[in-house]
Amino acid sequence: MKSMHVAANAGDLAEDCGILAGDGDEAILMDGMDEVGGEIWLDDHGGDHGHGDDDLIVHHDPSLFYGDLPTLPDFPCMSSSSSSSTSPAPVNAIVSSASSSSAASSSTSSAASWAILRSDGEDPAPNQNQYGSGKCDESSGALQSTASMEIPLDTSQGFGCGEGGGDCIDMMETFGYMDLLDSNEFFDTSAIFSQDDDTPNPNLMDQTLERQQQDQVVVPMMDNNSGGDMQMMNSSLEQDDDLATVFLEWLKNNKETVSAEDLRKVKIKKATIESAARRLGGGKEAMKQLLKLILEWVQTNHLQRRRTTTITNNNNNLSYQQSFQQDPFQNPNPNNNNLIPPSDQTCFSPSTWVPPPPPQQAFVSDPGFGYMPAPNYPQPPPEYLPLLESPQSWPPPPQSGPMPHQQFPMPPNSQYNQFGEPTGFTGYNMNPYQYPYIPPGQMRDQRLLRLCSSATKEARKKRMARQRRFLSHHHRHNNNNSTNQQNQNQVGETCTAAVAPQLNPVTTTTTGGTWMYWPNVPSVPPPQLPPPMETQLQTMDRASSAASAMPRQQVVPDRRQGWKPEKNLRFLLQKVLKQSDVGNLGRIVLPKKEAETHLPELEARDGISLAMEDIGTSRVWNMRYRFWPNNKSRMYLLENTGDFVKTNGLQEGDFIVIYSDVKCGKYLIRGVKVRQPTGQKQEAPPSSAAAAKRQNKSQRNINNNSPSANVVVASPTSQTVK
DNA sequence: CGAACATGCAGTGAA
DNA sequence: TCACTGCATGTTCGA
Repeated sequence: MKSMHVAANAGDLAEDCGILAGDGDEAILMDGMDEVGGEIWLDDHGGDHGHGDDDLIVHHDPSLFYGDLPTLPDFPCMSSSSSSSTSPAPVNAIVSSASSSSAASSSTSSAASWAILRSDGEDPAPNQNQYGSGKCDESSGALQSTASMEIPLDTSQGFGCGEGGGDCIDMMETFGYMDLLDSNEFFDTSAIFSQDDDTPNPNLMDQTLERQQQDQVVVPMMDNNSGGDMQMMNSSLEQDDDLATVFLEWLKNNKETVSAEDLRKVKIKKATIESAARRLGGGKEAMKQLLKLILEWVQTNHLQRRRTTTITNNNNNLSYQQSFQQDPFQNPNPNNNNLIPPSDQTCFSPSTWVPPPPPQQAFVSDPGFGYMPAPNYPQPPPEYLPLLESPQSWPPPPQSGPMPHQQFPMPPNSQYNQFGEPTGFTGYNMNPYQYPYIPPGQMRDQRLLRLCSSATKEARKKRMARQRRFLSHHHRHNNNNSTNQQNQNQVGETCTAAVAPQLNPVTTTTTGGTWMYWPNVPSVPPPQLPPPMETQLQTMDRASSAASAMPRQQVVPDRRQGWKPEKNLRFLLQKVLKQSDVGNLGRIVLPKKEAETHLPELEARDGISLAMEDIGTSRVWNMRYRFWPNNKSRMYLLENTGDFVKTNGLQEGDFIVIYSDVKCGKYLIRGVKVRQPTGQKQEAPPSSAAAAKRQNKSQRNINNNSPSANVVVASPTSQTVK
């Protein structure tokens, strides 16, 4: 089926663009989730902590993870990566060959070649996030379309592409796109629209505009006047007739909700259409298919947004605009407000977007695929949108040094979203599982918004169906593509705040041979304690033992009711820090296997920049992920880690854990202090090389053995707060 | 024995 | 001189 072909190609393009259609999400859906996922410990869940083993919750009931608080995927294995790795054979991130070289150019060109759908950006059409968040986000449209759609800038909201958005829009407008309707004269649909006076729901239409333009309503893709873009499409009258039929059919079905103005704003580049048609097999059928796809998109996205807007507005005082004037990412937990100042939210996602669920969002672009924004995908709130710049507009990153709290200036490399792929299209995530975080405090509003987002049962059904298709699609491609998805965003984005509050940095304190984690949240009693080390380690152990049967990275599946998508952190790797890692070299050697498996594939030894959000401090460190040739192999390094190590007070023997947010694809890093019992503290570096060796050896043993054997969880009475 | 990794150390450039 | 970069080499461990 051609539409499937489109979908498949869309996936290809996604890969080419370094965007994986939620492959990381596939992990969520992996079979056997319960076996490992069920053992995922609860992180910071317990308000009361330190009550002994009773608190060592090893949850076998994954449903527990769908509580209000997120969980951290467990460490399936302890650091010394290679030996304990239970992950599947390394799956190199798929990096398009085009990727590594010219980020800016490729992103530009890709942006230029996207199918351009112009949506009604002027109305605060809420994003119908059919996949869970229920946010009605006006910004959604803008975000969705940062590159692929022409978005009217709403400066009052500060979104669009920011400056970059301006760029991208200008760029879009620079290129010759075609209007679906403008100046087309094949079909006069005015008859259809003229009935709009009787439109049952006047709110769904801009009747004024509509009437004004009735005379101009014509069939899309038949534009001969605007540049003669579509000659190829109307090469034969028969073809036109077929297209007309399809279009008229659609118009009839949607006459209540679509206006001429709506359609007028749908613009698609000629080259895009041509290419799409070719990809669809060419000819009349291809054009029909393409038209259907476009119309479906218009219907599901644009029109639903409009509906949602209407409903939202009717819910007076709850325009979704307003709803986002409150920082949707604000930390609902006042105790954790220090974690992420909303203003510091770094939410743009240069490599965020993932291919849409097939088939209707995928569009062939020239030279590759473009994507019509998937309808109703979550969008960052407007206040973050200025950060959602098109890649080409991002400021160049400093050449060295961590960049905490920077607005994710993306390094040249990262313009091709960390797989080295051009992210010509950024700023929104089409991954249906990438939900914006909804603070509990806003749940009421969110419910309303969700209401509006599923304004019609039809729309809801469609969304659900699409989601199912998407899920199955992902599941099929899980193994091959898992890396890419997690790589799709190397920078923080909208879900930053979603995870940070729950992932309090922890330190391990020991007393008399007992270890425990202790939240690092200053001055406030930790509302939730991370799982005790033992719990984690038990999990690791079990995960390890089960490793042969299943892939290592598993995340809480989202197929359950109550899934809280914002909680999906995916464990990527961890590394017990060696002296050389915490020294002044500012670099950490990463375990090779895990690095190759879970981090973007590196084509050049210079590697790529990775924005790593420090889970503990919410700071974002611009680290460099690279490799050195080493014998016939490679040595993978994370550079610019010096400040991170200092900030977290990490020392030899501590470890770092790197996660990816499966929703956003961004990377999160967590420094975990491990302090051995008094008298054996590793605070001081080994005084001699021999001592260092001994320590290293000991450390290796820790790494390679089941850690749980080495750890005793403190009883509450023996806990000491570091 | 080879792969992975820790780290020593030489080369380079900036202060 | 110092910091940084990057390569080379030694060590450890698993196959």
